[in-house]
Amino acid sequence: MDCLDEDPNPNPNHFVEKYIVDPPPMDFDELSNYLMLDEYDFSRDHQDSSSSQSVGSSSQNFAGGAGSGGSSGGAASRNNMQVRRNRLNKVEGGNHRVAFRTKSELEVMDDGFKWRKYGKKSVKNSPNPRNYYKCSNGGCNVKKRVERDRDDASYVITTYEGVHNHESPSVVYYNQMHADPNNIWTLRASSQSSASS
DNA sequence: CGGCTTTGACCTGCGC
DNA sequence: GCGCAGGTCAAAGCCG
Repeated sequence: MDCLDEDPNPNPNHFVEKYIVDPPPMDFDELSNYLMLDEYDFSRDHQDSSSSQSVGSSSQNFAGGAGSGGSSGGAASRNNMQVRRNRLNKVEGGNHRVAFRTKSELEVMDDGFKWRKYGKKSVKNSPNPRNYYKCSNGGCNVKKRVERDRDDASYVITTYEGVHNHESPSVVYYNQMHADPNNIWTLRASSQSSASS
């Protein structure tokens, strides 16, 4: 149940993979700038984005996108930001939130879990719709929002809410990678090929 | 046939 | 109290 309470995405290789595939190579330290772990302060989001909308695709600006793709719209967006924060605090009770921005042509990245789309919504001040997904595993209440960065559509902003109460199928792969490092690329390649379909 | 996506409607919460 | 915007639901359609 709480086997995955550190991170809803126990197989970070998939994300690293995305960074390797699309953008110029970067260190993992730099990659970590894109990770917003646990209780990300959404109030900073609106401050950042409203004061520097044109920052573009910097990692700092990622915060603006992560909180809400359409967050840079001033009073209205601040309003909604507060709404979400309140609702999250009430409903989620402080569940883990993880947001990251990835440069990818694919909106839906294969993070090893199976997601079912349950909603799509156009957001204010953003030309790109936001997609809502739930973990299709029975009993797992993790949700994920996916949207394209309003400043740079080549970036995908993914926000996870909650913690999976089950293991990802990809954990098997991950374990196998450790067990047999010689096969890591083969395994990743096969995983990626199935993900990109 | 089962699972997933799509899409419109509805609900909720906040600012004015 | 009203309007706005985000988030969720549920029915219908599609696909493997």
